[in-house]
Order: sequence, then C-alpha cells, then structure tokens
Amino acid sequence: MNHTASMNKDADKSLSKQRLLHKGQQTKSAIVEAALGLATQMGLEGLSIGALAEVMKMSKSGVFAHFGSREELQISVIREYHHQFEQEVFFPAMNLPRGLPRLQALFNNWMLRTSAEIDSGCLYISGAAEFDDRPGPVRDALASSVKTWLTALHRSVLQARDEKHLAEDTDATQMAFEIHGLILALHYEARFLKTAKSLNRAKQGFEHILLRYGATTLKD
Amino acid sequence: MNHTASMNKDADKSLSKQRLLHKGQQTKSAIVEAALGLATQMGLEGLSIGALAEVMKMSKSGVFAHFGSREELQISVIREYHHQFEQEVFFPAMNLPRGLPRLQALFNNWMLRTSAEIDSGCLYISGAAEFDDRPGPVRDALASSVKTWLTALHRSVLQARDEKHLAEDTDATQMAFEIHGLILALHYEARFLKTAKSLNRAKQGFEHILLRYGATTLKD
DNA sequence: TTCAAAATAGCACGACCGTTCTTTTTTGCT
DNA sequence: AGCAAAAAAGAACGGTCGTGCTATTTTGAA
Repeated sequence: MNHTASMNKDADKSLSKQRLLHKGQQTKSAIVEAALGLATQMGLEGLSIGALAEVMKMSKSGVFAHFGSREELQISVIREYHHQFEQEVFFPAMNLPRGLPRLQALFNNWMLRTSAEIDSGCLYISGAAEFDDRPGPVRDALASSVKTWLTALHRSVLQARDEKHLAEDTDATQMAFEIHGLILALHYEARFLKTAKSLNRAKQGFEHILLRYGATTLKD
Repeated sequence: MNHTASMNKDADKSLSKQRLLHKGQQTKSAIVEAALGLATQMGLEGLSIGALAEVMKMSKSGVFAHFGSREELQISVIREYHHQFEQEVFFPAMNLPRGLPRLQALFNNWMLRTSAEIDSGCLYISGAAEFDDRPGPVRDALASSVKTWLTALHRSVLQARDEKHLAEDTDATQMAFEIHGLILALHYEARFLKTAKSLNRAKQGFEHILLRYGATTLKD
C-alpha cells in the first residue's frame, strides 16, 4: 500500500487501523452490540456465547476468539453500555448551562432512558443485583462505570448550588441519593411491576426534591 | 391399613400431619431454608439443585423429589422469603397504633432488613431484576408477594392520612413510590457500591418525605 | 497475484445443569 | 415385629456451558 518512509510495521498497522477498520474490529463491534442487546434482556450472567453466536450467525469459537474469555466479553458489554449511556444521558445535558437546567436535563434524560418504553433493561441496575456479592473484574468494571456516572450527577448538584439555584445548605450527596432512589423506583415499578404512570411518579418526585432543596426556578 | 371409623384416608393423612411433622416435611423445610440462603447470595436463577444438595449433604434426586421441578423450588423459596419478611417487617409494626407510628415502624423495619449489615441480599430486589423480562409462574409469585407488601405500605400511608398525621391532600401512591425509592437506593448503594452511611441517607430521606407530606409529629 | 497473517469454523473436552427411572433405605402405623 | 408407604440414593439421559486445539477460509499489504 505505502512505499512511504514509515519506520516499522507497527506504525503501518496503527495507520491502517485508523484509515479503515479491519474486518475483525468491525465484527467485534457488531458482536458487542448484539451482546449488549442480549445482556439487557437476560442479564450479564445470562449472556452466553452460544446464544450470542446464534444471533450473530457465527460459530461459538469464532465469537469467543474476539474476547478470550467470557469475563472479557462481559466487560466489553459494560464498556459499550457506558458509552451509550454517556451519549444519551450525559453529553446532551452538557450543552445546557450549568446549574438547575443541566441538572434537570440529566435527570430527564436518565429517566427517559430508564423508562418502561425502552424494552431493554438497565444494565447498571440488573448488573448491580447480579454482582453485588460476586467480586472480580466484572463487578469492578460495573461499579467503576456506575460511580463515574453518579459522581457526574453529584457534581451537577454542586454546581447548581454554586449557581445559587439551590439552597445554600444543600447536602449534595443526600440529594443525589434521593434522586437515585427515584430512578430505581421507576425502573422497579415500571419494568417489573408494570405499574402505570410510574414515569409521572418519578417526575413528581423530582419536583418534590427540587422544592425541598430550595430550587429557585421551575419550568412547567 | 386403618380399622378406625375415619371416612377416608385423606382425613388420616391430614391428622397425622398435624400431630407431628412427617420426616419429609421437616427436611423439606430445611431444604427451603438452605435454598433461601443460596438464593439470596446467587440469585433465584443462580440457585441450582446440585449446589443445594451439597449444602444439605443429600443426593440431587433426594432434594429434587420434594419439589418436582426447579420452578417449584424457586416458588417455595419466594414463599419462605415472604413469610420471613412478614415476620420481621410487617407484623412487628402492626403492634403500633395506626398512622404515623406504624408507618415509621414499617419503614424502619424495612430499612434495617435491607441494610448492608445483613449479608444476604433482598430477594424482592434481585428477583425483580432477574425476572422483569421473564414471564412465568416464578415471576408471578414474586410479583404477587411484592405487591402484597407494597399494598400494605400504601394502606399504612392512607391510614396515617386518615388519622390526620399527614396532610389532607397527601397522594398516598406517590408517597409510597418515593419511600420505595429510598429503600432501593439504600440497597443499591450499600450493597453494591459499599457506600458508607447509606443508612443515614435513607433515614434522612424519609424525614424529608414526612416533612413534604406534612407529618404533624416527628420523634427523634 | 502471491502469501503470510488474521479471522473464522469445526470438533472435542470436562463440568454442571434439570430431570427421569430404578433401587435401596428409612419411617411410622398396626 | 412386620410391612406398606414414604423418603432418599444412585445412575444415567440429553443439553448447554466455557474453553482449548486444529483446520480452513478470508483478508489485505507486497
């Protein structure tokens, strides 16, 4: 391809990887995508290589070779979920001004993603239940991802307080805890119990929390 | 077999069952107890007959014969959990006067049971995550049990309102939803994330809710 | 077009799963 | 003590699991 002055094959490799993805990378991405779909339905523990191979119309060993172990596959799925979560929930909210608007957007995006309309469950919730007693790299990856997100939420509360959008004595950790509870209740009641109007419950709960922490402005 | 005056063998059976438990019933109870211990650690789906047999120092088939199917075993475990939950959370609170005292006791008992100090996880929470996408009798048993409890909580809120311990316009369903969220957040953060002081977060969250719904009296 | 490397398939393994069937042991009423 | 019924054990089944090994196919740079 290139008769350029590149020094070694490693340079060539990384270069060609940048230009167009090698076949292996493409299929690996496709596999992870499909695996995430399976994992949100069956749970991370229910995710099996055999079932995944069937979905992908590949052989078990063909799928397996991309990861080297089931654990590595599970971790890849968690990373993919983290990435999607960032795209859907976190980044869009970052376009809004700091303080209450951004905090409201974070909650709203989170809520919509958790909502029952999406038939895929939340990996952060189902995964927590599966791995709360099972130490290891999968649990670590999961907990690390969740903590990153909860920290971002916490930070957003702090900013809202700094912007004087919330009461001066707002306990940010406490407020984040209560918000987290609303999302978990929404997920539980909507997804498991199929309770109607759970989304409105979560919305109203959020307004109650805002009032409690002295939010200065409320839209709608 | 019998030259007594009993009309049929069924009468004899139930009679002797009342006098002293047949061996089979005893061991079945012991098995269910052990199974509940396993299920709270590994989840209802992770509960296997082989592992259970090992714990019980019995043969797989010996254990299996008591239930006839894995599903029936899982349902037995759910019933046992329901029973324990009643004993620890529900009944003690019923000894307190209707209204706020009883509601506070319900929450407190629930919270303590969910707390991280107990190393066994909550079957109602882990089970919900495992079966929110899996229809069948196990899911039905689980949902039915949970609904019974949530209904009792809801009823307690209504009573507190009737007793004028809460504001007249209290939305009981909404309040129960928010309380449920606190418990879920406590379970998530204490058990999965190992966040310290989560119990205090839940306590404070409950007080916030009480204030919001105009609780007239607060102890402590 | 050639050819090494990468990707995939095929096959087999040991382990565990739930379940069935048959045999042995234990129970508890007469 | 005798004896039928209940309880438990034992062995085997077909199935799926993750994983390792060896071919085969496909890719993509020279």
